Amino acid sequence: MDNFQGDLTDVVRGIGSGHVSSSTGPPEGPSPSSLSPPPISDVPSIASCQINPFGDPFVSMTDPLFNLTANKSNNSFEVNFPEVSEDDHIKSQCSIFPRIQISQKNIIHDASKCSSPVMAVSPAVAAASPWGMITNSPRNCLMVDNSNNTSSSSQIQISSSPRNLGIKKRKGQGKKVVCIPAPAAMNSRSSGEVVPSDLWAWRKYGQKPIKGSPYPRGYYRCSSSKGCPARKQVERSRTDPNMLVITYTSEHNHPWPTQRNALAGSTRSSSSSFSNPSSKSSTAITTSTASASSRVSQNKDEPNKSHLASSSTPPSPYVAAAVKEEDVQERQDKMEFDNDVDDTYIPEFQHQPEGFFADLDELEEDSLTMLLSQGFSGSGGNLENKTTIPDVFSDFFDDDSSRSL
DNA sequence: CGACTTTGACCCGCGC
DNA sequence: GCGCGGGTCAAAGTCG
Repeated sequence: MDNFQGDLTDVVRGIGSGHVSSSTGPPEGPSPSSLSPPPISDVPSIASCQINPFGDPFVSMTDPLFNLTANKSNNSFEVNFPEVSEDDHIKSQCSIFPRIQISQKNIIHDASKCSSPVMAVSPAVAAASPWGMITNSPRNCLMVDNSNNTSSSSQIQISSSPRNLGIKKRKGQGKKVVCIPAPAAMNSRSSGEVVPSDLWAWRKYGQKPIKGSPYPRGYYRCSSSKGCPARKQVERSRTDPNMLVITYTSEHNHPWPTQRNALAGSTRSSSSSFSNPSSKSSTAITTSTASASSRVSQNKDEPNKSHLASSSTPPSPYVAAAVKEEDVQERQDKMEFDNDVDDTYIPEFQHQPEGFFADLDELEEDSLTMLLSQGFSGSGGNLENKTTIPDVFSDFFDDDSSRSL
């Protein structure tokens, strides 16, 4: 059990909730242009969208004809999104939460069921993070919206602290549920240690055993910025311990923590975690994250590389994320499903080893752009030859232990 | 010294 | 109205 806790911690560090332009909505705060994904002029649907409230700018990017199938043999994937209605497509775009509601019905309804090597994703998520589609793990999966309730997509309550804000908690609270492979499963580091990371610093503030689940749930809040309401809950899937279910609640109300001071304290356990996998569970990730993000600026000619810091494009070298969005109040009273949430998808990031960002720099300028503009254009082609991402990941998996700070 | 994790206690929403 | 269970708080301890 303790082992799992450690894993959860690691994962939390590794799974970025992404970037938030503004908790109050896209029109405010940093200009959309500064926060939106890298310019992809060839992909109007992408370019026209913005960042998802839970941090992933790509979530807003949609492509209606998108279906993604992992191709493990060559680390590639196929894209092909059938049967997405115009309505869905429209709803998927731009508005903060609505876009998450794109429906690819009933592919996976429960995060706990994530176990399929085939990743069927919603258009939004598919477009959301091309990196996220790449995986070496058969357990990676993405969940799709199992709701056909397109009219209930637009509102999610963001309440970081129900107790303080007086907002009803639990039901009606906006959430995104991400299903990812457990660290051990998704990364075969020699040490067994997994070092997922993201640009956010998460601080654990609680852990509770969950009834019906042998695994505890960890509670994390964003420590990148004081007062940031962003929260995460991390737990193992009860049906598949190799899968982790991360629930995001609320948005970040601050830009990416691209500076070290924004990640104060994040360096704490990185070294020990790297060197001693069995050490006390802690945040091995944050340091790498901080370093990575800092390094990006440092290594590049342009500090705060626009596509990273400004575009708020979360590097997602490795993803298998399934996201659910809960909007209980807006939903039908009861779904046929046992959980009353909308399954949607947001890419998450589990590995951001050093150098990844550097890789991203390149990717985003060429391969990634191609990926987005070509692979996501709806042709449903095989992307294996359209991107260098697989190579990038191969580097991660093969050499992530070489990372150092 | 500051930030983090751990963990028991408390608060409160929800179901019966 | 009551009890259960989930979510958060906050003190204590740890670590760099």
